[in-house]
Amino acid sequence: MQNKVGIAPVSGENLLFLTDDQLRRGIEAMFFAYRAFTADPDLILADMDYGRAHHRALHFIHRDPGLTVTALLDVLGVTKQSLNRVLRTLIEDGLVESRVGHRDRRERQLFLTEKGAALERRLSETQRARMRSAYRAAGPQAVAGFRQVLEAMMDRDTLRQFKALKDLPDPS
Amino acid sequence: MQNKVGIAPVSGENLLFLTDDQLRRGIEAMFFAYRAFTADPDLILADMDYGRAHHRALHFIHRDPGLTVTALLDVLGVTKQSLNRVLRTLIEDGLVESRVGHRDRRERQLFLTEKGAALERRLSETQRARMRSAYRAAGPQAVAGFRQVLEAMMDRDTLRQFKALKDLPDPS
DNA sequence: ATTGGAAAGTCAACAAGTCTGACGTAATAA
DNA sequence: TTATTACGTCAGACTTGTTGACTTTCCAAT
Repeated sequence: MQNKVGIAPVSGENLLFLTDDQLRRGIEAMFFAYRAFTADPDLILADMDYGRAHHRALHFIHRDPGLTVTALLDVLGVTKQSLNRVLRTLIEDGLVESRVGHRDRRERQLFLTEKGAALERRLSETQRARMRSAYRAAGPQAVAGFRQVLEAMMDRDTLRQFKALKDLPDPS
Repeated sequence: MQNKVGIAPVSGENLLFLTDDQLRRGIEAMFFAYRAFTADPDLILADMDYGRAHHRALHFIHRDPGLTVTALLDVLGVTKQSLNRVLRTLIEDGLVESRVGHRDRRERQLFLTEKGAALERRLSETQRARMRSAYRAAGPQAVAGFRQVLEAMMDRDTLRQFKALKDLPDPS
């Protein structure tokens, strides 16, 4: 199990980045960075009886208006019961609108109201600001590497989902 | 708020990576990657009535044997009541040992038992395997960028904590 | 040596967010 | 007509987090 110099050292290549120590540092970096990454929205959400789940729903409804409940379920990877509770409060509070599907009337299509869009913007702005500052500090090459590693960490299905996300309809 | 080409474009530099779209892609990549990142340990933990909190405690006790409860509290960023519940079950189940501090006898110093170390290894092996495969797929330069961006995302205090983590006493 | 305060542990209550399982309704598909 | 799908809901459970209040232990400063 011990592996100071990486597995299967190849010719003269530098594999120091594959030592268990380096891998552990990466794991810890993910833990700390993710905590920071969610900290700003969490602060805002706490003030209004919402949680991360609400943020995630708002995010994906924003990025793909009119998506169905099932589609949202898929991308979030939670049960419908769990999502439903979140969705119900968002609809009750007038942040999300649920319309009967025009193609298939069993489906519900989800949209942000103006109020919902405003909160989404407010939440994502803090997160984008952090990301922007991190990206700027690290530079384009580092950003490319960052994205490469993150994608390589995803499961096949998750990666497929991630790549299938459409481009945003409106820039913001 | 709209920002298609990045803020403060500097001379001929390529700032495409700072568009709001790119930032959003980064945010989503973090979300999906983190989910994948925790998926493997979560599966193991679910089988034994433990959760992520137990994993995190085991991880940091492993990496710094003999650390005090307060130190662990600090690095985890939770309340002592929350940690205490987790710690109590780990101690009851014989995975963690709590010894009275030798310097300050109010403190409790935490150690993994052999059983605890075994579980920690099992959990972290899955995570390291994923990380290793991602690192290998992306290459050393990408890994450097990954780490740079993650560190740039942390708050000042978190970054300080992260950098203050000692090197592992035993390699594994 | 006494006292003040810090460190740790404990108890209780609560909330968010997740899960499973079961059931009902409406609409589509076979 | 029947089976299946999409959605919503109710009930019950668990983990993880929170606050608040209280006790015990022990160090350190007066």
